[in-house]
Amino acid sequence: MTVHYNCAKCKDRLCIHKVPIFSSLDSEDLRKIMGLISHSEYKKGETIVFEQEEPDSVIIINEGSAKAYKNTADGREQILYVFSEGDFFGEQNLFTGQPSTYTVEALQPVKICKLSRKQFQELLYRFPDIAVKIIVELGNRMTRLENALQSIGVRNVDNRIGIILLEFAEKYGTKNEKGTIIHLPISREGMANYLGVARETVSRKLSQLENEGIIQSLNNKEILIPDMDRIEELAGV
Amino acid sequence: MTVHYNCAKCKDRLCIHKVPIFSSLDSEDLRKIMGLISHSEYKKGETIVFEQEEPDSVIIINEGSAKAYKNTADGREQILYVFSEGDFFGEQNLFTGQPSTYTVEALQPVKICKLSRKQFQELLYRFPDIAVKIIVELGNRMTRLENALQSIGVRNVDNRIGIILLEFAEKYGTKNEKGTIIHLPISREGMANYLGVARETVSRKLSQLENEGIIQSLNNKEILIPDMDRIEELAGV
DNA sequence: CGGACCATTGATAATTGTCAAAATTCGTGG
DNA sequence: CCACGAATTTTGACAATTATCAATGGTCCG
Repeated sequence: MTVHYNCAKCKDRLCIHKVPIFSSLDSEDLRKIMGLISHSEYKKGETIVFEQEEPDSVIIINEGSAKAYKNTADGREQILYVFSEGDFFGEQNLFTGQPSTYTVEALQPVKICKLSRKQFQELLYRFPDIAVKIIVELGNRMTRLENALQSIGVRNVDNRIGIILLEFAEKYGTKNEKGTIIHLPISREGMANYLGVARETVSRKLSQLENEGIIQSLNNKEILIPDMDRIEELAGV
Repeated sequence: MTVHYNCAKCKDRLCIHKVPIFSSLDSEDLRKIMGLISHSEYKKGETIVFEQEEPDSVIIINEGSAKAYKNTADGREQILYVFSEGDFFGEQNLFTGQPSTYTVEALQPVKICKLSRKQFQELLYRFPDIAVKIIVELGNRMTRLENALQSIGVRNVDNRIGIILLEFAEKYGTKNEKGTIIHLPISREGMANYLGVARETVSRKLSQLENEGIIQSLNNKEILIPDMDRIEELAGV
């Protein structure tokens, strides 16, 4: 992990510009906040926050993506979130003082911005709008969790595969004339841990979908979806 | 559903006293807020909020309990929360303006307190502490959801049964000399929908646990647990 | 006491997990 | 740019678990 203070590179790509919770502030205020922020970089596979650790700052992802997971009783890891550019975490611990409930690990080289507890709390007092923004963002994240819980509770694994493909298509998809290409942020094993099924089951289901012409595997990290409607059908929407 | 305004009964059992988000207010302020609140009652099985409906108020459970669930693609219901005395919901929709993401249905006769959108927002401006309290409470609920996601992702159903028993023991358990008695808020089918398994599987697993002497079924709604340690072992803690 | 509802049990089918081996992909260094 | 080895993914065979269907047994109320 590498730490930069007032990293010059970030001056033109203000990380806080990307964060919805700061969106109500004007450029002047943003510039002031910028001075408070410290930057770090992590290599792929490095851990940003450990479960049970007490983080003392809010962390905003500026570049790259990271997975948040918990270890289950049977020794696997259950992925809770895949954070990418603009997502933040650690805010909960600042209020409750409780240790992190999950581990966050870089899936790619990751650049983050850090705001300390004290600075963050000052911001909340100075800009009350931010608190409301946070409530909204937490609400959104809860909705996502509720959906995940719903889909993982669906016994039909085919549906779940469809749901995860829809989610990733929206977050990591690009469209071209042949359809939508999903740039998967996680491996097959990661998908399995996200879905709560075995690695091999994911392989089999994806192969099956490929045979049916619903998807086309370009390489391990890219999937082409010619017709998104068929995925929605699969997901049971 | 029956509506009371300024219901006399509640005067001595102020529902808002039970709600953590109002805990920073003094009696004087609470009394003022009381005037803003309307009360309703629901019979068992009645729906308090429908999925897709746009609720215009925060609802606080004053007595009884309720389940929040979504209908899954394969026609089952996935229970997300079991709300009981002091829990609140509907706050998210007030900020985002989005329809409810789940249905809430009374599991028993339920008494609720209602605070309209406008009144709630006024409160937030007047008592900024409440916003922080809400962030904390949402954080707690997220942690619960994350745990649920983790446990439902555990492939081992025995573990999951253990986890749900621990959760209910904490929330709905009473202790006596023989051990802990859990007063189940939901039926076997409810437990199945909470766990994402078939009704019959819950029955079988519970029977198995009874044969092993780990639990003792007193009646359909009460389970005696002589030794909680064995449940924790089951849950894989 | 009777009926409606809920829970249990049994038998069987379907699904998924596990283990082992083969195939593919990826990254690195020549 | 290619080749090699490591890592990941896919596939196959089989075992284990759970869902489903059907029937029986209980329990709670009026």
